[in-house]
Amino acid sequence: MAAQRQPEQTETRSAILDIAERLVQRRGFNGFSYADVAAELGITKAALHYHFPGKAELGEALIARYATRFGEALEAIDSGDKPASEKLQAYTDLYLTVFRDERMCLCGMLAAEYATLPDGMRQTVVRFFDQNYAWLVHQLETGRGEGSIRLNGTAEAAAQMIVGTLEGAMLVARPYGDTARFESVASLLITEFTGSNGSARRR
Amino acid sequence: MAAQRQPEQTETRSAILDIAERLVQRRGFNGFSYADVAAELGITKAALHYHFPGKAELGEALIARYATRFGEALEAIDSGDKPASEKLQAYTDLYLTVFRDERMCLCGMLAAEYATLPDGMRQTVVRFFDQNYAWLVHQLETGRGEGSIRLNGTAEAAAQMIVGTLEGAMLVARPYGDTARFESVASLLITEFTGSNGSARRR
DNA sequence: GTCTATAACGAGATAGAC
DNA sequence: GTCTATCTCGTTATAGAC
Repeated sequence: MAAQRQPEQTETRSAILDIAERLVQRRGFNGFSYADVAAELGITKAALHYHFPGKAELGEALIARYATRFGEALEAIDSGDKPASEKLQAYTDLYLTVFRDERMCLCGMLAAEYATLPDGMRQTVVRFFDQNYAWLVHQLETGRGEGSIRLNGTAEAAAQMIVGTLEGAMLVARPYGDTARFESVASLLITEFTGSNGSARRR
Repeated sequence: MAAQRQPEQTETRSAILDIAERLVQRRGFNGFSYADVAAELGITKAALHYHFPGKAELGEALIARYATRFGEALEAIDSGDKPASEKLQAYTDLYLTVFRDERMCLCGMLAAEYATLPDGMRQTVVRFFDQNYAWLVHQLETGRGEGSIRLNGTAEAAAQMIVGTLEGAMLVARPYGDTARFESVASLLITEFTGSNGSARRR
C-alpha cells in the first residue's frame, strides 16, 4: 500500500489545483489568472498549460476534485451512528470551516459567475449541488422518521433552503469578515429544523 | 413640475447605468467591460469615460443608485398600513422580481467578488447591507410587538438570516434557472418567522 | 516537465479633433 | 458629448528549445 496518490495525480498538478482553488474561492473564476498561480507556485505560465491546456479544463478539474472531497466528507458524516439532526449540524460545520479560511464555497462562487462559465464547468457545478441536495434529502427524511428533524414542507424544499441559507450566509458575511455573523445564521437554521440550536450557541 | 430628473442625471448617464447594472447582475463586475456597455448603447468606449472616468467610479455609482432605489422600495413597503409579517412578504417579493429577470441582487453579486473590488465600492456594498439589516430589524421588532412575527433569537440575527437566505436562494437557483426553487425557499423562510407561508403557496 | 519567447487579443484608459 | 486613434498592460495560449 505504498502509493497514496491516484495515477496521473502528480504533485505539481495537485499543487496547482490547491493554489487555483483558493484563488477562485476568494477572488472568483474571473478574478484570477494563470499568472497568479504560476507566480505563487514558482513556475511559468507555459508549464501550467502543460498540466491544464486551458482555463476551462483547470476549472472543471477544480470542481471535480472539490465535489469528490465534499462527497467524502458527506460520507464520513453519514457513516457515524448519530441522529440526523447532529449530521445536519456537522454539515453546517463544513461550511463554517470554509468561511473561517476566508473562502467562499467554490460552487457558490461559481454559481454567481455562472453566466460567464464555459459549458463543461456549468454542468459540473450543477452536479455538485445535486449531490448536496440528494445527501440532505436522505438525512432529512431519515431524521423525520426518527423524530430528530421537523419539516414544514417537503424534504426537497428543506434541502434547498439549507443549501441556500448556508451559501447566502457565507456570501453576505464576507464583506464583514465576521465569523459570528455566519455562525448565528447557521445556528438559527439548525433551530428551524431540529427545534434546538445544536452545540454552537452558548450564553 | 416639469423636470423629473435630478440635475446632472442626463439620459445617457442613466442609460449607461441601466445597461451596466444588468450586466453586473448577470455576469459580475469582473465579467463585463466598457466595450460591452458601449456596444449595447451604440456609443464608443471613449464616450463612456466622459461620464464615468473609470470602472471603479461606474461601479460606485451603480451601487449608490441601486441602494437609493432599494431604499425607496423599502419606504414604500413600510408606509403601508399592514402587519409586519406582510411587509416581510413584500420584502421577499423584491428579491423574487430580481430573480425573475435572471439577475442576481447587485450587492449579492458584488459580495462574491468583494476581494477584488476597489475600496470605494466595498464601502458602498457594506452600506447597502446595513440599510437592509436596519429596515428588517425595525420590521421584526415591530412585528414581535404586534404578534405577527415570531423570533427565536435577536432581531439582528433574524435579519441576517433573512438577507442571507434570500441572497443564497437566488445564488443557488441561478444554475437551474428555476423560479420555483427560489419561491419555495422564500416561502419556507416566511413560514419560519410568521408561522404561515404568506400568500405564495397554494396546492 | 519546465523553460524562453512571442503571438493574439481584449481591457481600461487618454489625447485631441469635431 | 461623442468621435478616431492610440497606448499600455494583462490575459490566454502556442511554438519550440532544453
